[in-house]
Amino acid sequence: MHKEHTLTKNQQIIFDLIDKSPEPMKAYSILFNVQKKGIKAPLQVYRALDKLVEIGKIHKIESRNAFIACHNSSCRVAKATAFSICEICEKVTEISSAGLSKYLANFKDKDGMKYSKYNLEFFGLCKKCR
Amino acid sequence: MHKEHTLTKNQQIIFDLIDKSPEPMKAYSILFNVQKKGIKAPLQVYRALDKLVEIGKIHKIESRNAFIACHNSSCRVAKATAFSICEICEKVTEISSAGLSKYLANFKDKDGMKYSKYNLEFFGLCKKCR
DNA sequence: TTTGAATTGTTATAATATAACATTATGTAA
DNA sequence: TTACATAATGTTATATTATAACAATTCAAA
Ligand SMILES: [Zn+2]
Ligand SMILES: [Zn+2]
Ligand SMILES: [Zn+2]
Ligand SMILES: [Zn+2]
Repeated sequence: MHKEHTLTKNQQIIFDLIDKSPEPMKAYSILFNVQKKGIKAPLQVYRALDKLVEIGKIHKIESRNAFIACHNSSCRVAKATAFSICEICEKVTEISSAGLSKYLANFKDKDGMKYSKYNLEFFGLCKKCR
Repeated sequence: MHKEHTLTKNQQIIFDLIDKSPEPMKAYSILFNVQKKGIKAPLQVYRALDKLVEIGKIHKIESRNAFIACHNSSCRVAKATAFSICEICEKVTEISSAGLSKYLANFKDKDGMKYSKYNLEFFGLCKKCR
């Protein structure tokens, strides 16, 4: 079990926004949305994002430069993440599959090396877009 | 079997540079290196990169915004890629593991959906950095 | 040989992210 | 409580990554 982080004001504002969003949010879209709450500069957003990623409350979707709230209690610390991304509507879903996590955590490369951190992004079409 | 693409001049110049590089290259570093060959603008670089990615001659390392030549003949068309990335020296290695490819290609999410395209980035320390 | 698609060249600009530094808040230990 | 260290904030400027728009050229297929 790990320490629960108390979010600071900026972190909480930005986390709430991302958490409510049905889709991943980009940094400058976040900035636009929190300006009325007094967060005026990109750095304020990026600093909160960095911290939120670090403590596992959100994840960055690398191929989209966007951020999504974590909805998988098992990946908080591990930073071992997997997502499916619809190439048409851009819907992103965090995958929580014990089998997949186990397979990847135990995967050894040809030097026999294991990796506890990974990021996997699957691309395809979601149900609605097929 | 798929059609071999004949690279255009810009594509060839940029591919050769990336292919010779021992590490992933970033777009503006590429630009700097090919200016003596007459490629002067970012767009010329990005267009070549887009095409090279599309035909599978290079891959983009999403978490680093950098590009690496493909050294895995089996992933040219599939766009199903996996890499290991050293968090200290930033060395990147393309993983060619039939087992891993097979596992991921056959992975079904909880809706039973399969994905033929994916990108997986493992993070850890390489041999030298351990 | 024409014609359409792809590529190139060029300028400008958009989008994403960090540097640097001063200030303020927060937690912890004497 | 006070003092110190650490983390977070505010602010301006700038660096880095990537695309828009449009004209000109190349190149291969009909
Ligand atoms: Zn998660
Ligand atoms: Zn969709
Ligand atoms: Zn490859
Ligand atoms: Zn290393």
